[in-house]
Amino acid sequence: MRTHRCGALRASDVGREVSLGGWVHRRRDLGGLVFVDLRDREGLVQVAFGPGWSPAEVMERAGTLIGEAVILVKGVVEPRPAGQANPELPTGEVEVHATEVRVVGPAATPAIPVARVRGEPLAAEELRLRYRYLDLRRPEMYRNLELRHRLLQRTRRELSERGFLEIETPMLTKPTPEGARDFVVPSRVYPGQFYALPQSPQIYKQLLMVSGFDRYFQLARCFRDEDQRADRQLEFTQIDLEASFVTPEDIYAVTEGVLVALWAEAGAPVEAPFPRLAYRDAMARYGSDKPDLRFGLELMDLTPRIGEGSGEFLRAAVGRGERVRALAVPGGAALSRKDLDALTAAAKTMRASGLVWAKRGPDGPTGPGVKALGAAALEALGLGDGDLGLAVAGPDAIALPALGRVRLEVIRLLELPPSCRHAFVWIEQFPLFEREAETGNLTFMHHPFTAPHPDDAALVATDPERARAQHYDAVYNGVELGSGSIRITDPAMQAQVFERLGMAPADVEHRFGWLLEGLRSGAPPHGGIALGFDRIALLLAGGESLREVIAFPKTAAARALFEGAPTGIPAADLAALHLTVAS
RNA sequence: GGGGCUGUAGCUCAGCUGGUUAGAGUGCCGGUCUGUCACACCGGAGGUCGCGGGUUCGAGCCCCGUCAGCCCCGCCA
Repeated sequence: MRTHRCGALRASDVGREVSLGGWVHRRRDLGGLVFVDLRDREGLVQVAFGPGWSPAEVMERAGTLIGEAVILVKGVVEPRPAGQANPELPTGEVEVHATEVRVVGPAATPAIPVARVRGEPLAAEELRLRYRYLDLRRPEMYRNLELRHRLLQRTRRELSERGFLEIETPMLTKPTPEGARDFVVPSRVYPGQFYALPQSPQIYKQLLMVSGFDRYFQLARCFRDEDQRADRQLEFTQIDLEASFVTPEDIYAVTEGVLVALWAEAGAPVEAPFPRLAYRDAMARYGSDKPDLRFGLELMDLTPRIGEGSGEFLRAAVGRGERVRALAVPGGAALSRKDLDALTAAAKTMRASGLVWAKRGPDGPTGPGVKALGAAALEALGLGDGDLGLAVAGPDAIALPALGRVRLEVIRLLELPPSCRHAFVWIEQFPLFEREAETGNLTFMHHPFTAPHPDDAALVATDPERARAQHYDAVYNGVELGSGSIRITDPAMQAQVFERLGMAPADVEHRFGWLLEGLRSGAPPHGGIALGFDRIALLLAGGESLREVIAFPKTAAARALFEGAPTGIPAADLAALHLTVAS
């Protein structure tokens, strides 16, 4: 049907008779001459219809071609007349003089424009999703998904070459009561029983290690029934890997190899190894477990400087055992009152009670922070002329993330220049456990199979909250790329951890028995990591939302607008699944 | 579960302090046009102002509710 793709034609093709197929991107009808920009995935080429080379009925048909119709064209590649080349198109030196044209895919007027006029904003997100087949025609979307394809292939190549086997694991699995909410699938065969879609292939990959596969990877689809974000979809893809007889160092090396390769694939050379930062330090210095290290601007602890000279509010906070965390912003005095209000609002969205600020001008410090902090704390901030001091009081669990968020807002408002373009970092030594905010119960930070740090194994029994884990996160420019750990392979330690989590042995057996049984059957030490592939694709494509790098994404409210999912099903189908819907 | 922003022509938007017949660009339809490339020019059609209720002599505009999209908090082993 076709000899070339539209976007592939070049001056070297001049003289060739070609057959093309594509979409009418735009038509320019000059009466006696008609130009059609014909588009396919490789780009645009100008098809020219003129009485000198197009038969009369072809000329006539050219005048009726409508945007987004699919046409087949036969013609000859000709150089454009002198001065008529279009330097903005790779095909701009040539045009195809059409001798035949046939509309094979008539098109209604598109509901959203594919060929936009210059500077025209995109259609509303809702319409882009509703008419996804049109939105995906845009070259930007094609480029994103083509990049995604290359990243997938490159991942496979890199991991295969490192001895990892790609092994698929089930999509119909066992519901897990902890972690994210499961998507549940009713069993037709077993009334009242359910499968769940996997939140991750965690247990399977550990069993593959038990089985001696040694190195596993999968581009794993995962499902979590939780509320959405710009960087979170309810179904997503992980680069999931696991290896035996490894230390964290081994996993770091493999991961760095993959990430360096993926960044190279996207044309962004980066270097390994990545620096490392302990979780504690990341929180204390940046107020985040995914710090953006392209920027300095580190947090300070003013707690010891809060005293006699400070305001009642901060003294009371410190008296309750809370801390006063602060940020000195060079040049920050340039921020307006409105900016400071915005920063305060940002702190409050992170549940901080407020934000204390002080500016230093030529006549000394001004602002509510002067009194609140007192001379000693103010001095410790070390503000120079034109600087801004910001402080948040509260328990570290609130004050640090709140100030971390303020830090990012300050960077944005002041448009601070990054010190580098690509800031990878490993965050390590996460706590093994944390307290649930609502219940105060001890819960795992990563998952219940995460091994404690070798130095802290004894703490699991004596002081679990202080125990660090062999759990690590890969972070890039303030974005969490992935999370992994060395797993527990010692049944005694596993039992101890479950006990700490308040899980009864019988309960544990019921939920995880098949994994624990496996671990007791001769389990090699093993560990791994799961990288958020969609996020990586998004970062490398340079977009704002995962919807830019997913062909058919869900909305923020977990709906598929193009097809109208989720939806009810006929009563007979419900009955076959032994389900009734409660009103 | 909570908060914020948005919703006016197919699309992107404007619409003053509540006041007569709701506008623009683009797309669409018709016409002229042989070197355009956002073609140009002339003419035309096109509106449940998201939906429901309320206030008012009068509502696109004010109030209440609701739906949808987006962003954030919680949540996301």
